Amino acid sequence: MPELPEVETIARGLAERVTGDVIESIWLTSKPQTLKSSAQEIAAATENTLILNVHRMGKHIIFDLERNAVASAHRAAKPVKAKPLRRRSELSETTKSQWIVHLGMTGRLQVCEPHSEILKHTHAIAKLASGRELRFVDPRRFGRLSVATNGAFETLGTEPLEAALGTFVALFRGRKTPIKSALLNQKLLRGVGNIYADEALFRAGIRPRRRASTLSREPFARLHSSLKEVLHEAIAAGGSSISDYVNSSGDEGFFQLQHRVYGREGEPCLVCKTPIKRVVIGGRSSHYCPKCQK
DNA sequence: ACTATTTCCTGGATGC
DNA sequence: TGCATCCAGGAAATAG
Repeated sequence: MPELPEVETIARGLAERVTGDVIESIWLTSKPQTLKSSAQEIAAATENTLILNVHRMGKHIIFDLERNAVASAHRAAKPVKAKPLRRRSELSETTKSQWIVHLGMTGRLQVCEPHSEILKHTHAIAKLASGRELRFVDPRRFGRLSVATNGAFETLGTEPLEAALGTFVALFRGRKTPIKSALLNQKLLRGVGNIYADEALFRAGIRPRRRASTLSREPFARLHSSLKEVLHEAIAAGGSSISDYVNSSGDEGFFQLQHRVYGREGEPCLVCKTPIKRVVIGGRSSHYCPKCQK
């Protein structure tokens, strides 16, 4: 289940592998729910574009695209002789757009050779000028594809790794919801999912059911630094491979080996040996140590 | 303006 | 073995 560290790992890997390549054409699924923008809109915004960069916003992967003379020339290549130089006005005509991919639970972006087997549940195939293909595969179909053409893609929420303490505390002020649920609310913080919410709360010594509004500045300060710490450590480890997560090269992350509470129900707390508890909060399983977390 | 609950979706695990 | 049932989860939609 890709959360911020997994999405960051994937985006970095993709940036390395496809930046500078050109999307020549794209095939899209007819499954309506997977496409947040229409197939026509996605094709129009992505075909014949140069990939300028790939980066992450919350749990979204953003491809920054540009359609310009370079992209068109790349595409025309081969047998045709070099065309006469375009006029300056034509050369300077560029259109920027963005392709936005949310992986949901089981979404994967793979860069592969065209002859490699097309996996079941493949919902998009972009043909690249390098000869490779960029494919979106998502069995459970919680993932979403969309494009942004007018200005930069916007999404709500604060980036947890960029939030100063004051900003962080202000997000939760007056909220009666459990702190666990607040951490998962993408309109407040973006990118935190179930694993890292549980891990950050454990490190901060806060029970997941505590109402956000009942926490004073001191526990918030601990939570603020714990969250950043766990996210940084997870990114360094290439993310957590639970179920079927792999990065864009098909490699597993290994932060799951460092989980202290997530998925450890009944196992001894690494600090005090008390069995880790699992409860359901807002429909999400939440793991904590009843002794270490207050 | 918030908060809580339901819905979407499939593969893997579990139970009889 | 085979079949039914449950469960995982992000975010949008719905209800309160």
